[in-house]
Amino acid sequence: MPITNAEIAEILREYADLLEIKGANEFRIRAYRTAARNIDNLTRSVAQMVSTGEDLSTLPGIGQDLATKAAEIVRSGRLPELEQLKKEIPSDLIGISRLAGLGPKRTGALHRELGITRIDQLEEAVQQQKVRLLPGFGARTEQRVAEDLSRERDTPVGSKRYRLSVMEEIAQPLIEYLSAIDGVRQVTIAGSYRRKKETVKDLDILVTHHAKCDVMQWFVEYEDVEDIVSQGDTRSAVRLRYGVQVDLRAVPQNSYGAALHYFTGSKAHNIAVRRRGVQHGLKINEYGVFHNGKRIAGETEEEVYATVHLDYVEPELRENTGEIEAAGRGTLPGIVKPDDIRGDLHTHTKATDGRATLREMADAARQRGYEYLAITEHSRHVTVAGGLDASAVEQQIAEIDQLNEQLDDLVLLKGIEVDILEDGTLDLPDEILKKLDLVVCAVHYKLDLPAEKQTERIIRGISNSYPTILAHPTGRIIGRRRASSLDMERLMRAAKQTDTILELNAQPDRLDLTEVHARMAKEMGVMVAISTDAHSGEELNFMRLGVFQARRGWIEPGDVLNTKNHKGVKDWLSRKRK
DNA sequence: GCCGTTTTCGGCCCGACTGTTTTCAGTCG
Repeated sequence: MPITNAEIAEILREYADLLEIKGANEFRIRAYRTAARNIDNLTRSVAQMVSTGEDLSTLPGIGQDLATKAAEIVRSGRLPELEQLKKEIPSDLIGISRLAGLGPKRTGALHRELGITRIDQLEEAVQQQKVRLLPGFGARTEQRVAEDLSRERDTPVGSKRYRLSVMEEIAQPLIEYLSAIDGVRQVTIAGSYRRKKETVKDLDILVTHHAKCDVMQWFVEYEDVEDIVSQGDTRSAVRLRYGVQVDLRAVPQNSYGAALHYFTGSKAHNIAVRRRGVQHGLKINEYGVFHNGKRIAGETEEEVYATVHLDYVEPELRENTGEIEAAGRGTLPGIVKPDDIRGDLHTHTKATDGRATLREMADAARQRGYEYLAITEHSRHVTVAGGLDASAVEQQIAEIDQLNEQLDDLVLLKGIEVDILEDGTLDLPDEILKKLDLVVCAVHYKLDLPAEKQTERIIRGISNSYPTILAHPTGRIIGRRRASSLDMERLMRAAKQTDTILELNAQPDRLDLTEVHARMAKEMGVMVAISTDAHSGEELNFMRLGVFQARRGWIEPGDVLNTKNHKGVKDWLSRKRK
């Protein structure tokens, strides 16, 4: 497998982290981080670009120097300059610099003054109270480091991120609590939560309130607060008992839009917008947009964008991956909304590993106002889920036909989630697949084949004339299982050629396609289906998570199969069998 | 190290809070 964009980006990030501890020029460090982020968000493989001799310096944020370095990483898998720098600045220092109260500068001082290179040496120095003696340090800083070190020991994951769905559960009661405070006007969650990232590290909450309301005091007294990190008049931070950090910012009402824009980020998007402001002679901060010290906007986000001649940018698009240029040209995509969805094309029932009956699933779909719902059980090879063989499929077909006669406002589509076996053949014979309305195919075993084999296996699977949707293409489970190694570009070309649709699986721990892959599908003209893979009626609600992910991938309603009505879906599905 | 409506050098986003400080650096977002 050639090196992935994520791996290249990681190497550049590590280099940036070490440069920072070393005390290098901050703009040079920023250049490495920008390049890493851009490579992460690229919908093309850098390795492939190198192999076809393309000029990497055409990529945003990559000049001659970084093009050379990136090419070297592709060729050898390493960056010699990084190896060299590691001899000087041990990479364990990066972990140390992430401890509370420490940053690159103080970490550099610990290394220089006390010779600290590892975490156990830092623990010892803290115990001996040597740290507080260093210039710029003191007893309080040493204390904070000691506390964070012991927290690290208890829960080793330093920068834990939470799935968006988990964070929603933590955020909801807190929002209700804050909204109920007398004098509070607006409460909004900003940050990556508002941008609907698949995982969220902390909560950024914005409030506006009447003059007399001491919202900060109320905030730090919330019942789940374990630790007050900081407390001021306009900004406070706490750590909740689940370990989640929450930042609260209070702003005047007429700054609400500017503050919301600022705290929604992303950081890269904000920097780009502000730079645009500077070009127009404007200063943009969380209180508003200023021209020669005079406030000219700030009440709404739309106003802020308008001052720099940009269309309003949906939060999900704010990553500085082309949205600012598009907003300037008036060519932003009209991205898909939850209301655009007319049905679900991947669900299970009690016939395999689902928890609801056919009837219950149908009722849940009707309640959501869907026009259609596909029942797609596992095939026999997935023994743990009680996958269906041909005769069991026949039986379910009969049951669905019968139920369809009773339903007048919903069509149940007869489907299957057939396994693509290791050799690329399908787990059920064509004779049974041809009787179904919809064949979803997927890989459930041998997820760790080498990239070339895995890619060929799947391409062989979708080249069969019956499967029309490839479910959870990479097989990743967030925080638990890596994505299969796949040549995504090749796979998507094959999908395009064979009229195969790629699923964006909306299970909260899958969200597979990623936003980068979703955007790649769009650019390559590959149709996407957003499906919940629901195992109960409740799980149909995961649809919104899938839509959020699609929005982050610039997907428009026309790119999504299940925004079409029943006839539109049928027409699309019949393409392959002709 | 990148980049160009300030174009090949000289800029590079902006502010709050904390702790160590007598005016500010570092961290954080």
